[in-house]
Amino acid sequence: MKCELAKQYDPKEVEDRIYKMWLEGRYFHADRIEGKETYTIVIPPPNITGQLHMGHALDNTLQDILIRFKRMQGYDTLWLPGTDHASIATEAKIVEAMRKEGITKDDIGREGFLSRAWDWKKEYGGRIIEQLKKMGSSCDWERERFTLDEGCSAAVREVFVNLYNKGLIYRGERIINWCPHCLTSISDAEVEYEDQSGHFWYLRYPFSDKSGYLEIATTRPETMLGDTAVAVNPNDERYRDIVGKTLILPIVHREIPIVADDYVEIDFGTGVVKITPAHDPNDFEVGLRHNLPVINVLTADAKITDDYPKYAGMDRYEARKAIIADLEAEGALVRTEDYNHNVGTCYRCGTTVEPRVSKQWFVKMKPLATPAIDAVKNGETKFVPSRFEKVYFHWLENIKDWCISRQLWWGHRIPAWYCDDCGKITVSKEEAKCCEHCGSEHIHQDPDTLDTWFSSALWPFSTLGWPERTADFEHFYPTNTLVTGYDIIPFWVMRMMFSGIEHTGEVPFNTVLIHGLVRDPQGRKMSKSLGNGVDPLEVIDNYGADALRFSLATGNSPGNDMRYIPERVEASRNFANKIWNAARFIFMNLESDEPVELNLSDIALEDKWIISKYNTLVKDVTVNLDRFELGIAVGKLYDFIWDIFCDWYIEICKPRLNGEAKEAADTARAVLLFVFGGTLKLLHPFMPFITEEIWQSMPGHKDERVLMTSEFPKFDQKLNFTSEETEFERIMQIIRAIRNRRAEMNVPPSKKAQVFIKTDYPETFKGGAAYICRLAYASSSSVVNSYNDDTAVSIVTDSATAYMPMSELVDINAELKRLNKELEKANKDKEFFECKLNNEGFISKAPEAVINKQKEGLEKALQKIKLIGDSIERLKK
RNA sequence: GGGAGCAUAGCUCAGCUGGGAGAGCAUCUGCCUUACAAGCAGAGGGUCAUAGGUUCGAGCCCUAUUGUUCCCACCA
Repeated sequence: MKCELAKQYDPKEVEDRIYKMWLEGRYFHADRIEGKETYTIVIPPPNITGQLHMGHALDNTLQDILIRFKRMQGYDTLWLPGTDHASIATEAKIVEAMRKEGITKDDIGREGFLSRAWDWKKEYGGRIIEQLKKMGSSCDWERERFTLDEGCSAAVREVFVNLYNKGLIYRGERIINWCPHCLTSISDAEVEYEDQSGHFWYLRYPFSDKSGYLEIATTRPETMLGDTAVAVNPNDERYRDIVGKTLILPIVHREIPIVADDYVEIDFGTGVVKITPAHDPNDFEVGLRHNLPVINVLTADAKITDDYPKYAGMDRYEARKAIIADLEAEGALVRTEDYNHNVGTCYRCGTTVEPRVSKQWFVKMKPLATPAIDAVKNGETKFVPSRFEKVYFHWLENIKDWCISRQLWWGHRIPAWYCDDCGKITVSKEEAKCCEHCGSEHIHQDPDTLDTWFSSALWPFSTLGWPERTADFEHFYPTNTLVTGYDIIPFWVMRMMFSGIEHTGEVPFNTVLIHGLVRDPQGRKMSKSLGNGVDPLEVIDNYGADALRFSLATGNSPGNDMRYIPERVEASRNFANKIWNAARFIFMNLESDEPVELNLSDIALEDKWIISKYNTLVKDVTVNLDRFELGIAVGKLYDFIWDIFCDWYIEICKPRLNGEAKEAADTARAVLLFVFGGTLKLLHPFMPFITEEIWQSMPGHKDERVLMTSEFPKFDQKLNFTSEETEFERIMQIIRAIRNRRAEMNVPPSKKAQVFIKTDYPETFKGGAAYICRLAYASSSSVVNSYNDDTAVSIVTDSATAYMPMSELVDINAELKRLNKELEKANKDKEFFECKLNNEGFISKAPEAVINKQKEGLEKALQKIKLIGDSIERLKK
């Protein structure tokens, strides 16, 4: 058969064509075959804010490997794709884009804004999908979803109404995290804390009765405008007598009480805390306990309100300076200290979050958290690796109510209407027409939208048609594996868990496979501001999607961060090329396009060796994949293909393929095709494009026309040839030893030598003559009973001694030295094994297999010592 | 303050249930051997962070220490 493959693999020529072939064949589509075991993954929907980054590439590579593996194993496999509307992130991007055009949200109004947002979704959402396709992702695109599509929106309303009716959603005035830049509330999980250097200002608040001052330390002096009390610890001896007295707030000159509260740490600062209920969550709590008024001094964008004309309109930092100056002028500032503290920032824009009292919607978390904790405790859902269960428990066990309302437009609008007449709330799945309490038609819908994670939390079932009991939902839910990064556990995994359990009565997935972050070569997080991000598409363009996938899968262990190293992608590209050339070699040695039948009863030793090795590989890869050890599985494939199949087996086949005996050559062809074909299947989940491309040009796959839907190989006892493996490895050993010796003596491959072998396994070595010639650069190889040329080089393994008459190259003294060195090493081995075997504890406690291994080792060492001894004797004569 | 991860060759990392330390890249030597120079054959290079402990046996398990990264936490 003539080989039509190019000398180098060109992914650009292959990938789009193969992907199109798969799409046209609808091979990604889940057919929903009743009664067939399913395997389902829902994609963590990428945000429509931007484009695929390396984290997505890793996440989707892992998912595609699992999906392709299970599909080939015969499961009814569904990988459900989609994108997330990402309300706050997307809205911020659109507002920013509009700002550049000089337009504000108010200029175009809610409808106008939403229309822009949908345009954005069309453009960027579409781009993300194209990028996922470039990766080779075998998603069922016919089932693609969007968190804001009609179905997901229906699920959101259903959940909202259900939770509201159960009393698990409520509206209330609380202190929440407010982003003065995004102008919305955010949840606790959306606040990122960072260390910032700041100051401690020591202020002096005078007693109303002019009996002196109380010293107070604060990091936020500007909030003092809203102070409504000062607190001390009830057990603090220093201040016991002043509780109940009042102070005069400087600048404002308002009278405020001194209260006693456990919250105050005696040893911290001055032991006196100013209480600003409107601008600090703890102070808010103190305020509730002591019935203190809440005085808001900041506007939504964190400027001082008009209630304080002197500072009105100043932002919080300007106001801070002005107020400090005024405090100083009034003699109220005692001193200033440098101080580092933890400041909460918005996870989207980085602005310092402002605690703010406002009316928001909340989900009551405790009743939902408990079953979600139990489900993981009793093993219904497992984390891989399991240590992340701790993170999960920690979050759920300490969870506070979830603030779900956002002052944004891009998102699911809260399905609550307020009556202008009776003031009561109507919550409804459908558009409300009138107040359900008084019947008034003067109602207006809550302008706010829901936290974007509220809809993501429903993703595993809303995408399958829930709340309808659709066929998809019945068939594919609960899903099997969720693949995501550890950074998303509190945002998403946790919320899907309690939502799934609450609304469907089942956990949404049984395994959570956690991966780490992809970092830059220095180990830094990839980020826009550092400019160290790597675009996966660029990598695909340069090296191919398979090379990128292979790099990401190789050496990836669950839960651990990895670095993106360009050299590794290059190595992966080289590996793809290696496979490509192995295919070329096989194809150019085929006689026709006809399949070549493998007849196990009529194969050579080396064939049994490679088949047995392959069979072990099948078992290992399957076991590793089942355990989510993808990095280990792919490493084994690499080693097998490169070191065992290419470097040994292909080379070994050459004499037969080039020889006269047609039958022997046919056997070699059959084994090559069998092993290589099976290996392509094993590798396919990792490198789908190149394996499919080769498969398409490969004869002998009978009814399995398409690799991605072919059957994944199974371990087969009939293919297990353990003793033949051992036997063949004796030949490999002597070949390695001869090559090694020749390299040491600097003999070029072009200089062939005769090889005479003395051995206890004459048949093995006679059979291996052809490979010994080819692989050990011998002009001939024969088995002899004795050998007498004293000037020959002798090479000893534990099963044979090879002699090479190369007198012109041999320095007898050097030979002796070398042999003695080897003898020394063999003696050390012998001692090592003897030491173990003489150890009674070892003999009595170690497993039999391990003991046998040591015995074998000792046996080999003894053999070698004997053979080396013979060689030394011979040289000395 | 609490919790977790990591520390293995010059670099980046594997090492699955404890059984004589591995890969890729880099370095050195020799090869264009008709699948592949994106290749082939060799070589050098490691007190597996430190100190104890468990065990017949520890890179792996336990304890402490050091360094490092991350997560959580209301010390104003």
